[in-house]
Amino acid sequence: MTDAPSPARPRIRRGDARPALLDAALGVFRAKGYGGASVDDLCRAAGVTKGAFFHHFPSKEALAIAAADHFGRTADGLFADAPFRAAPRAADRVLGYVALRAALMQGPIESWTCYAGTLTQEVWASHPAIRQAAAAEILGHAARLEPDFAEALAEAGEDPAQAPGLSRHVQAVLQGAFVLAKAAGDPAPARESADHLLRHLSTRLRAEIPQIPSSA
Amino acid sequence: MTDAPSPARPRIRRGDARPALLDAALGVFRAKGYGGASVDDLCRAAGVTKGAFFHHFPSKEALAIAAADHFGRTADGLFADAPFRAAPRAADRVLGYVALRAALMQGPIESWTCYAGTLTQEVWASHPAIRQAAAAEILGHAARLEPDFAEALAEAGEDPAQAPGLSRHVQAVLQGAFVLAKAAGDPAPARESADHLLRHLSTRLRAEIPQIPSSA
DNA sequence: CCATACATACCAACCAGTCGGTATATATTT
DNA sequence: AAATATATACCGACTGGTTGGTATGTATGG
Repeated sequence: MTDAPSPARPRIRRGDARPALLDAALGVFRAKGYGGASVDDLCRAAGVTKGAFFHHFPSKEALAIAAADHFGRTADGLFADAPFRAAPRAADRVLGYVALRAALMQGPIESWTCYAGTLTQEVWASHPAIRQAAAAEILGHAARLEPDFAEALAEAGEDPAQAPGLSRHVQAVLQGAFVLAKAAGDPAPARESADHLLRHLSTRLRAEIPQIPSSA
Repeated sequence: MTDAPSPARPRIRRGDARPALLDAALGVFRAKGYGGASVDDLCRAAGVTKGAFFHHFPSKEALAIAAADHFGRTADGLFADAPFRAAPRAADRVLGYVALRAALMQGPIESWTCYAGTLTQEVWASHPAIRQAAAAEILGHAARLEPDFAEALAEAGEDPAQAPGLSRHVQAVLQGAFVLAKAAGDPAPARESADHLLRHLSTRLRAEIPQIPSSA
């Protein structure tokens, strides 16, 4: 409720305002919510003035939407070349993905929870454009995991047509884990849920539960 | 973004303002978020004037907190005497609970999603008192299911000490299902996730998946 | 007649967004 | 290489409207 009374002096170099605002948006919106974050909050966090803000984005909503894309690219980049991707068996790649997500659940909550899920939860009815952008990220991310799920289901003798649904379910469990972590003020219940998810997947895909890698 | 321009004329009887506000808070906060819902929005939805609002609640935050308790009582009442509670085997009560929650996933999204989860997601960092009240509801609800989980785990030959964690996990999956439903603008992915959860639980507790009851 | 339960008018703070102006980079001309 | 022109990137005071909350008046039931 109380904020740092720091001034809004620009602290970043000319040309860096846009990326600075996109980065700041991820942290500020996740911590304060969309409605609770003011444009001045965002400018302060980015080290940018209001003039720079509205030079690059026509509205607060537009920043929130652009930040969803920024979040998606950042997150997908994180998983695209992670070590688990090299596993020969699809089931191991799937389990490796979940294990990595569990390993990331540490440190400040707003740094590892989902920007898209947080925003959707709040503004799905009042800001359809934000909802749409966030949904595209979440469902797009899930879709990118589908091939591995389909292959893993086939390996286990199950119907690969279940891949889209199973892939979405994994995202749902992760989103729910974030909610519990925020409620409890502690990542423990989130990691716990990820463990249950690993167990479920290992049964369905007949694979071994991997070690949870340490740190990020 | 646009609202009904209806006036704020009181439409409810003297003495009913407080419950009307509590009920309205559940719908309005879930639809617009905490920051996005104004006190005037809440008064309008409750059919009450601002004077009545601040007569009963010292602040918007106080209403949000009181509404968390109201939500918890309403929800718990719904499950306390549902038919599935009569099942002799604990595993069937657990599965019956999840099946009922799946069955409730229909109609307007703000009527069956979780008030506590929605609020926590948004204000966990900026309004600690709301976070605390919401966490108490979610974790309290989970705790109330623990005895059935413990018994069901024991029946299945597993360690009953896992009951608290498994019970929290079920809540996490439901919370995540709500997020996906809001993102997709459709209850389908939420029901899908509930199905996966039923499957997981039936494996772990060695029980049959029940029919999903129809309607609420 | 008095406490409770409102109703209405009002206010200071804050908010998203605007706008006139400036600083810097780049292109073009001389 | 200097001078000029033009576009881009910013700056920050300002504004109209909204917000959460208050102050004061009135009705109603006991």
